[in-house]
Amino acid sequence: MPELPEVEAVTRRLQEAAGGATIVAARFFRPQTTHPVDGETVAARLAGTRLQRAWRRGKNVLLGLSSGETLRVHLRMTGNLFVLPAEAELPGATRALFTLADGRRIVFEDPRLLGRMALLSQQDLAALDAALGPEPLDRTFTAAWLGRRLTGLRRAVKLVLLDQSVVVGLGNIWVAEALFHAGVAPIRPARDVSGEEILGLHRAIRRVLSRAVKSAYRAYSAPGHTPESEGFGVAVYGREGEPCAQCGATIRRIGQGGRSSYFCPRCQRCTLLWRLLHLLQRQTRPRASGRNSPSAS
DNA sequence: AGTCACCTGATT
DNA sequence: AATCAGGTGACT
Repeated sequence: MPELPEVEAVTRRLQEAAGGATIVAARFFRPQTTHPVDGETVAARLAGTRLQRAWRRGKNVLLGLSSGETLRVHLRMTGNLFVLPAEAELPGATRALFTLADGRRIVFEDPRLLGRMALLSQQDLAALDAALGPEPLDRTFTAAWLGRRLTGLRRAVKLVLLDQSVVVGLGNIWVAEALFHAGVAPIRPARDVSGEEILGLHRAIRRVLSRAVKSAYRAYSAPGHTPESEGFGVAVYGREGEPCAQCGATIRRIGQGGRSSYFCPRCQRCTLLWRLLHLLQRQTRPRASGRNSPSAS
């Protein structure tokens, strides 16, 4: 599920439901969840600790334990983390289970098995923090910082914005939305984005994410209605072929970095030159055919 | 610096 | 059968 808004909602919910609770036992059902450490080792270290607080850094859920260690949970594409009442039935894709002293259970659900959990020392935690860029909704994220990180890069601006060392929290949906609201085409080389456009991007990132955070959190407190169900939907993501709400042009989808980018070709202009180059690049590349090609030497 | 593997499940 | 999916680290 998650980009920053969903991770934030999951974290807040966990803090409300289980902050201060004691974990009496833990179980991991798939080796890749805790790889390269085996689940039993992690489970043994969790058992008997108190979950002091849950917080978020980027797309990581962090669980501070009374042992001094921190459990890092990364939900990747399909992970989810929540508390269930004592007798509630477990979802089919339950990958880890923490039993609390009162009998409730923290469930880690993850159909695609891409999510990861790891115990971090204080040092590990500091290293993680240092490797990540600023939080987009904090003061530390400024237009000046964004400008500095875009400077000189030939790489497409969309791909740079997905780099979690530039700014944390953006994923494929909200990066598309932020670029749309800033009127910047995703394939533009980062270094060609003007100072004025950077100001607009900075503002759009903050606006789009703060709105999405509120919406994601509300979706929890009032189950049954999704973010989209009340006008907080997306403008371009997933809307290939539909008319742009702003100008009526047809929303396009292109491939970038192995994933889809959606944009409005009229609201997000880009020089013809770059469009042609991008098109050429993608058509020239032979489709992957199984094995590695021999490298020239 | 860019592609792909990691996985399963939903949709075409 | 093929393609796509809200992510990222490990690879050419």
